[in-house]
Amino acid sequence: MALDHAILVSLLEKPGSGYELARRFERSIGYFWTATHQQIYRVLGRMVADGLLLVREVEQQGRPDKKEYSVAGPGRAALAAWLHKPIEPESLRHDLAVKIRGAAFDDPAALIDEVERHRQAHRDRLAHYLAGELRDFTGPDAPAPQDAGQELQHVVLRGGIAYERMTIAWLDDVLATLHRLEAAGPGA
Amino acid sequence: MALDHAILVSLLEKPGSGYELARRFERSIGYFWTATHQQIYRVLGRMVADGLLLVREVEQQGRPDKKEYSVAGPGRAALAAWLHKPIEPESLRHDLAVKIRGAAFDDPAALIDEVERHRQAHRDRLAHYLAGELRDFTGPDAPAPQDAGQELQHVVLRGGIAYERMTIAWLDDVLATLHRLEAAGPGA
DNA sequence: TAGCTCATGTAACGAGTTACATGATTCG
DNA sequence: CGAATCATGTAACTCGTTACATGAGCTA
Repeated sequence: MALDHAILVSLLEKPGSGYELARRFERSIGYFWTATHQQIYRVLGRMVADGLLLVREVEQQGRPDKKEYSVAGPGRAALAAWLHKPIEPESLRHDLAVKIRGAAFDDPAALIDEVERHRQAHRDRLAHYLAGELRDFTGPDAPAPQDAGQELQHVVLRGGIAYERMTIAWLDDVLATLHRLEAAGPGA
Repeated sequence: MALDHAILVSLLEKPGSGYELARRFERSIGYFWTATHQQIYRVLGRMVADGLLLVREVEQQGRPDKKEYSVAGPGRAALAAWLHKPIEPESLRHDLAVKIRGAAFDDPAALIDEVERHRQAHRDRLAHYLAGELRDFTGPDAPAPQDAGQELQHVVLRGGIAYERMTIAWLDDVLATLHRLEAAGPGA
């Protein structure tokens, strides 16, 4: 049920509409949590009904009207309660690793293209994170005196960067292994 | 629907009962996919009904009888089809990162214990993986002439090891950040 | 006028979690 | 005698994904 909490954090950082939240889940919050707009609208409705969020109709010019959500007192309390409750360290969920092990029962070399595609996707994501870091934290135009929120956002982003770097290095290892198996011949 | 495929891979590596599969999902397969016994029994039932798996009743002495599952022809074909179909690179799902960003709206120092607990859990997991690597791949008793299956299992394990190392280093970074914020005082 | 962005939703289904439930054997 | 291991399941619920659905304005 961490989507609720991710939404609370995002709305505390800045109130916004369901649509805007969906976009944030493709960007900053999306570094560590994903959600589609369908899911978000459903959860927003429930959280308003439960009194965790407030809604405000905002009329706009040249665009459809929107509903702006913000965190109500009980929402803030719910987040605080969750922050003080220990959670279990999660484990990985990695489809590609299943494929790699499965390749032993098929043609390992056939996986090379797929792994290269994934590596490229991770390279792109890394470039995107690094650009964001430069823009928001380490560049010349970044706000110099960092408050706690900034520091915490930055350390989370560094986690995303470390994850992408590690993944790219591992995929290089996977590719080297697949090439070695290919060279050894199908049957060795 | 990767649980189906993880089960196919595991049963191709070695046939076994639902109970045994559940244990493997706490160990080797669990490096990159988790599942509880409830989920496993449900999926096994469906896969047998769909003709992907075969079951055999095995009588045992001193223990309850068990059902041994193995992969049928169509199961192998289903795995091959999945292997040849591209999948999208996944993104992270990391509760702890949500908490870290949320800490800006509570007391960041209160998170220190929690983060240390997580770091210890990842240290334990890393030690466990390294022991497995020594036993099965790099130690003196490991099988010397590695076949494709062995090589692929090893590269996946190396991925798990790299992930744990990266995570531990990142959590150190997080802890340093939290300590810095604590020293700067609650309000800075 | 065709496609993109902004904006909000419903419905159906599949996947994952939590709680409940049973029962034999082995080891201390 | 109690706890752990081996062994199998059901039921209820929540979460996540996919498909469907609408409509205004702006831009090439």
